[in-house]
Amino acid sequence: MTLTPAASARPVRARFCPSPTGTPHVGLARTALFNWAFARHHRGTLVFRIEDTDAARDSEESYAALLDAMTWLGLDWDEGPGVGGPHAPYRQSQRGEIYREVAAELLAVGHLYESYSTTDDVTARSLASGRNPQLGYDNHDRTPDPVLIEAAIAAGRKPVLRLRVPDRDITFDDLVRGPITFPAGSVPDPVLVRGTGEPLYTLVNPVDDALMGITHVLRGEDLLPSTPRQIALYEALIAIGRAEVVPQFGHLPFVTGEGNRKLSKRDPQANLFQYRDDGFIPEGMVNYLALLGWSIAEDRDIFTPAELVAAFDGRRISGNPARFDRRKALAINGTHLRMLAPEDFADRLAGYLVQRGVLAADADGEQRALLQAAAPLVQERSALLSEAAEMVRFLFTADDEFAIDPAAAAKVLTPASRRVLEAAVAAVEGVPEFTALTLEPAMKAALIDGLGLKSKVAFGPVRAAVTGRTISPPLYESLELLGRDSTLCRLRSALQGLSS
RNA sequence: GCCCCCAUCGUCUAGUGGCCUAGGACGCUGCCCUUUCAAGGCGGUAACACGGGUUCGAAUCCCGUUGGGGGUACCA
Repeated sequence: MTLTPAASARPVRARFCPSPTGTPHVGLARTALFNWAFARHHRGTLVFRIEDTDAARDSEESYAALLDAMTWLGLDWDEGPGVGGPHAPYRQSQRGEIYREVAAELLAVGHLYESYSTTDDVTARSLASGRNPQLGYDNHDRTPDPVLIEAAIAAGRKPVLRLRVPDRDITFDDLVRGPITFPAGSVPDPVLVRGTGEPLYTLVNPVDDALMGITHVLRGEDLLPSTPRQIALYEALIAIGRAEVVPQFGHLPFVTGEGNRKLSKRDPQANLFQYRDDGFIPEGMVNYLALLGWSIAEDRDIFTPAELVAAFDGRRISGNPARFDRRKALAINGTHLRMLAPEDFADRLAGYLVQRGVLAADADGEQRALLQAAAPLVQERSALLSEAAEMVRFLFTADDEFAIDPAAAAKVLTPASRRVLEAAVAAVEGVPEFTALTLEPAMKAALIDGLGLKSKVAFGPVRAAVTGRTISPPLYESLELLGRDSTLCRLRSALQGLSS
C-alpha cells in the first residue's frame, strides 16, 4: 500500500519512451497515440524520451524513423528531442551520470545491495533446499554471504546491484484494468546495475520517469509484470527524495496480427511506414489505431484527431487484445479520404504522385491543373492514395510510353472489340467540342444505339484502351481530361494491338 | 513450474443488475442507383466460452473450469 500522494490528482505529465531499434511498428504508434491523446485531452505535457541504452541494438537510423513517425502521425511533444525541456537530456545514452548518482544514493541507504550470486549459485542453492529453481533469484544476498563474496572476488567477479523489494503484497490501481495485486514473494529482487556498472532498463526507466515528474504511464501490457518492482523502486526513490509520486499506470492491450500473437517488429504488416507508402493518410491511420483498444461512443467509429483528443480521457480503454484488421483500416482511411476538402485531397494526391515518380516534383501549371481537375473524380472511389494514383496515372503518362495493363487487355480487348473501338474513334472525331457533356450522347449513339451493345460491353474496351485499366474514373470525364488527340492516339494504338 | 492479464457476432467493439428480442462498424450478402470501380440508400447474416452461485432479475457481481495471451535475463 503506497501512502504517497496520488499522481492522478496532479497535472498530467505523460510520456512516450521507445527504444530506437528497427522500424516503428503499429503497436508502438498506438502507444504513442494514446499517450499523446491523453496528455492533450488533459491539457498536460507529453514527454518524448529515447531509451537508447542498448548500444548493440540501437541505431541513429531508427531514432530518425521514430521522429519521422511521430511527425507524420501529427503527434507533437512538449519535451524531448528537438524541443529540449527542463529535464534534458532526453536520450538515455546521455544520462549515464544521473543514473550512477541515483544508484549510489540508493546503495548508500540500503535500498540497493551488492549481489554476487550467479545463476548457477541460485540453482545450486535451490536444488539443495528443495526450492523450485524456476522461481528465479532467491534474494540470498540480502545478507552478505562471506563465502560467496570471497569466491567471487578471487574469481575477479564484480557484484551486480539489486533492489530490495518489500516482503509484502504490492497492489496498484491500473487505469485500464483496475486493482492488481502481486503476492509477496512473487517478485524477486531485480538487478538494476550490471557488474560493469552499467545501469539497466530496470533502473533507468523508472528513474527517468521519476526525475521527469511523470504522472501517468500508458504502456504495453507486456510491461505489466514489471510494474511491482518498479513501484518498489519508486518508493525507494521517494524515500531518498528523488521522486514525489508513484505514477498511475495503465496497461494497454496488445495489438495482434493474424494469429493471436502480439505483432512483432518482424511482421511486415506491423511496419507503420508500409501504411504510409500504401497511401494511408495520418487522419485515417490515427482513427484506426485509436480503435485498437478504445472506442469513442456507442454508435460511432469515425473521428478526427481533434475529436479524439476531446474525448480521450482514458476511461474507455479496453483490456482486450485487438487484432489489426487491414480491411477495416482501409475502410476508415477511405472515409477520411472522402472527408478531405477537394483541394486538400488533390494536394495530398500530388505529393503521393511525386513521391512515386508519376508526377515530376517541378510539374508545370498545366499538369497541376490537370490533377486538380482529376482529383475529385477519384476522391470518392479510393480507400488509399495509391488507388487514386493508379486511377489518374494514365493522365500523366505520355502517349508513347502508355501501355495497357495486360490483364485488362486480356479481359476486355478481344477481336470483337475492333468494331467498338472503330466506332469510338469515329464518335470522338465527330464531336464538335471535346467535353464529357458532348461525348456522352455521341458515344452512346455510336456504341449503344449504333452497334446495339449493352453499355457494359460497349465501354469496357474504350476504357481499357484509353486508361489502360478496367477500373478508372468516370469515362467521359477521363476522355475530356486526356484530350482529343491523346484519346484518338490511344484508341488507334489499341486497334493496332488487336490486329497484331 | 510460478506470477499476471484477457474472454460479447469471422474481426474491432457498445454494454458498469432490469432500457438487451444484445446496439454500431468492418467483412460477407440481397435489392436500388449505375458506362467500370467505388460511393450512397434500404435490407439480411452473425456473438454474451462453460459450470456453479448471489439476486425478484445477470452479458453485466462472485467462485471455479476451459481457452487465449504475456512475464519469469547482468534485453528493452
